[in-house]
Amino acid sequence: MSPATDVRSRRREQTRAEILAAAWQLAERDGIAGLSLRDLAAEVGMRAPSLYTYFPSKAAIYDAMFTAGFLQLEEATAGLTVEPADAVGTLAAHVEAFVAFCQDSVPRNQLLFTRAVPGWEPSEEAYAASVGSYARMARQLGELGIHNAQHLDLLTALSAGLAAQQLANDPNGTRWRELSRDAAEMFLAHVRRTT
Amino acid sequence: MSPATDVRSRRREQTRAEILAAAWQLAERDGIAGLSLRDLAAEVGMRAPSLYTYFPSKAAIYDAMFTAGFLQLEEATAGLTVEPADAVGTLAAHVEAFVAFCQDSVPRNQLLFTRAVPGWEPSEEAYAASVGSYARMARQLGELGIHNAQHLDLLTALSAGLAAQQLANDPNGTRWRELSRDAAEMFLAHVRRTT
DNA sequence: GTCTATAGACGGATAGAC
DNA sequence: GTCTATCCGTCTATAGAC
Repeated sequence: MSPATDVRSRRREQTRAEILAAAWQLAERDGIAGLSLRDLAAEVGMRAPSLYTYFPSKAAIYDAMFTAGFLQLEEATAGLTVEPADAVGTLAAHVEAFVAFCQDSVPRNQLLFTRAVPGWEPSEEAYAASVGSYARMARQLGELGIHNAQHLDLLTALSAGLAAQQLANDPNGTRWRELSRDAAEMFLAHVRRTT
Repeated sequence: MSPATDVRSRRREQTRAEILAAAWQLAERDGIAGLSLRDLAAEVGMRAPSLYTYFPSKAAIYDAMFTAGFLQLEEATAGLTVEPADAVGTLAAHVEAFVAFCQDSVPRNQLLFTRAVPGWEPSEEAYAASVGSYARMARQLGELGIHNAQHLDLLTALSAGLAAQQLANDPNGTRWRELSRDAAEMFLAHVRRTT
């Protein structure tokens, strides 16, 4: 690859990132399903057809946002440690981080965890990002001694439910998020009782 | 009111019900946000403008569906008894009924519990139906000795989460729904421990 | 009460000039 | 790589004839 090509692809990647950033911003305003290519192009100082230089379709833009969203979830929980000696504290911190992550961006939450975009679903490659995210969570719970599949399912339901209620009924508050520690205690007591 | 007027308003009500039934059917196919007045009219053998004889706007149709949806939730749980002597069984049955209700119709679930329709939210009158539904649930939990607001919030999160996971990851199965009894036991043990 | 016709807007995507 | 112009489709809603 010649240096010129290298520079060109770097610029291209930068513009793609700029478009995606603008897409998140517009999705915040209009909802993830309300994103339009005309508005998106205007936001980055282009006309709609020029976007097709960077993405082959609107679906490809959603795909890129989907993948980026799960990367952000990785980052949001990467700093948290797993301490088997303090299972409740560890779990509470992870649940609260998850609820906070969902609350942090309504459209991202819609894109990653609901089927809010009519006629679109993640491509296989994009979907792989979400599978990897789940596998990592399962591994961390394994370090806390939780291996039962039903227990895992119960915990995902609990986390998803706290986030859903927080977003639906108190989007800017902490009413459900602050129940994270209670939820962790409740869940771990159940695990101890039924293992 | 003359007999003729009576007959006329009866027919009108019947046609309205027919339109709503067709609306649910189409929403099942195209998603709640994908409902279009053209298709809806065609489904009942009309053209789109004729619908305006029965509903003043598309939003009014969503409103009527929203209210009907909460009535259906009432009906789905009306047959269930509340037996303080068997709190776990009572709660398990109610949670499972709720998950089954959500699973029974994806678009109804979208309409009632998510903000899946861009630009629409329930009118105040319609919203009152959902408030009444929550109040009834709180009263029934009171009969089981559960009064703490945080406990109520934890239970709504748990129920909503089971339903969300069931719908998102196993829409035609029972993977999360069958955890209803576990969830009830887990929750009630927590209530006993923290009251 | 139902229709045709249409307003008026918005959407994704493509052709072809520059 | 970006543009203008445009295709072709979508939609809700209204006017006015019958």
